[in-house]
Amino acid sequence: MSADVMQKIISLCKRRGFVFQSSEIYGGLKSAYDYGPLGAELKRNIINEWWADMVHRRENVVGLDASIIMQRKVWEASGHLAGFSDPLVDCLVCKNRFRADQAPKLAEGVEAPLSFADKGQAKAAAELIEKQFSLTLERRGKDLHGAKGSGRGYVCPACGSPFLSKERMFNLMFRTSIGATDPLDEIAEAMESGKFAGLSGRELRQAIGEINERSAVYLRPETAQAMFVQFANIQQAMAMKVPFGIAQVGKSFRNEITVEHFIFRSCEFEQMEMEFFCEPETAGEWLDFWRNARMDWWRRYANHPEKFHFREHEADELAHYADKCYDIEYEYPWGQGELEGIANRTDYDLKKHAQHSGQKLEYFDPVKQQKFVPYVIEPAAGATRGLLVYLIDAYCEEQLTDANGKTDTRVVLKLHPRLAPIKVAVLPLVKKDGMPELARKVVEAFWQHGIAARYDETHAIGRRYRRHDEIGTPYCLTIDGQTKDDQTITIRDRDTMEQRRVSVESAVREVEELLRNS
RNA sequence: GCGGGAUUAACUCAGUUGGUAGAGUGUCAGCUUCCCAAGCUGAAUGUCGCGGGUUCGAAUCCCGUAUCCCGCUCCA
Repeated sequence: MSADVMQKIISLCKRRGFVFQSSEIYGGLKSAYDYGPLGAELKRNIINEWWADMVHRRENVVGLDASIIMQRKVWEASGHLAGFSDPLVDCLVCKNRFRADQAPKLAEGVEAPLSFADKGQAKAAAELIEKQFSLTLERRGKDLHGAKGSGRGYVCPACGSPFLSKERMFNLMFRTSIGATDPLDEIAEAMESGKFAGLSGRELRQAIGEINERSAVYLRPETAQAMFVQFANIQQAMAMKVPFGIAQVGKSFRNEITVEHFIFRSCEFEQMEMEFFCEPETAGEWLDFWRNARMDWWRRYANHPEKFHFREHEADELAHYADKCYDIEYEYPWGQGELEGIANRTDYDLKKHAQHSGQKLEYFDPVKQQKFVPYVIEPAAGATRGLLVYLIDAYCEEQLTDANGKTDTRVVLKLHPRLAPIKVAVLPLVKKDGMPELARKVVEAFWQHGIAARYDETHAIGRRYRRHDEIGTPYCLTIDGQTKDDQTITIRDRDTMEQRRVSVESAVREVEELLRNS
């Protein structure tokens, strides 16, 4: 697939009402997107299919719809508050950004190991250092000598330079404040009364931070925590027996350093997550079970199931809570990337929350007569990423040749029928001879059955077919001259463009059948 | 966050050395049309991303800024 397919999909998304840039008339907002009429349907269909598969079809999984704003202690316990505020530093020479606590150590005054990929870069770096820091370094091939480690105690992990920006905190969680009073008022009062007088910059920041933190709340960076926090309530209310799962769909928020690839990585996104609580000894089996179940699910709706892959996390990339993790990755136009992660979170989260809350988060096995803290297997999928994946998977340009030998390109979204925003287009072949009236009756029957259907009488029939191909409508029903004689209409398949006649009376049933069996 | 590119109608894009904006597609109305886009007639739609500056005059030159794309970087 060519790289400009993304451009075409982005364009189609806007033109046909799948995805718009947020706040577009005001110049947009970085990484925020609105799902238009068709996008809203597509996203909802994906989520509904997920929910049906994860919750409705399983005896041992139940749902939850939790608050996005949670007590800050939740994030202290989960480790997000600490982990989301690591000091980051930019290298002023090679522009690399890195975490200060993970950088190579170098004592003050010790020779800095400046080294670059090639001589050219070394030369450019030497010139930059001379210009900006008035320091002439000795250049030997791709290495530079003469720079000394600073009081910082570490150097750039990429080029070894000690020329670094200030450490800056990047809070990856969105912070806001709860309560009718603005913490800024309290800060202003404190400053006015001279309470902050004589504080250093660092102390001042801390003092202000303390006031701010009193009313601070955070938007969840993952939906998972609520399922751990409500573990005991749900287990008791529903009398669940381990193993069992809690599923949730909802928005999460992260101040991503870099947003990229349209809706792929954005600050506000939607997740479909399930926490599956099991006996520790069985965690390995359940991890295998769920990663296979999830892969099957993704492939079920795909035209190109071979583009979905497993990738096991290396030990050094595992999250702090995870023991083992498989990503389901997809071959996006820009390369392979994450779509879902299936992790063994062990008993990390329940134990942390038990510890921080002082509550017992255990399970009592009535048969074995013993208490234990369950292990958790977590399949965490991106719903909005899923939407993007299925759009890319479905996007197709076909070369057609008509009766006169003229070639023509057909753009078609081969969305799985149950994912398609509109299931049926009802079209009078021409706008006369009572066809529109008949067509209206047909489309209303679909609406009464709750099937998303559109009536369209504009332009030539071929154009209407193409328009619906482009938004992925799987079935077009056409009322023609024969309809009023024998009460039959044609049903056209989006992918094959083949038509067959069905009776008007059975049209809804036919489509319902097709949707069920697709 | 860095580097590069871009931003002109709903979409894709023209726009000359600076002189008050065009095309195709799409949309809408009507005609025509009995089955796979681009038949006929007509119509609507532009703060040229936004804000400054230079100039008699800026879509065009300069500065800033926002957003998008690509690459790096980053990414629990």
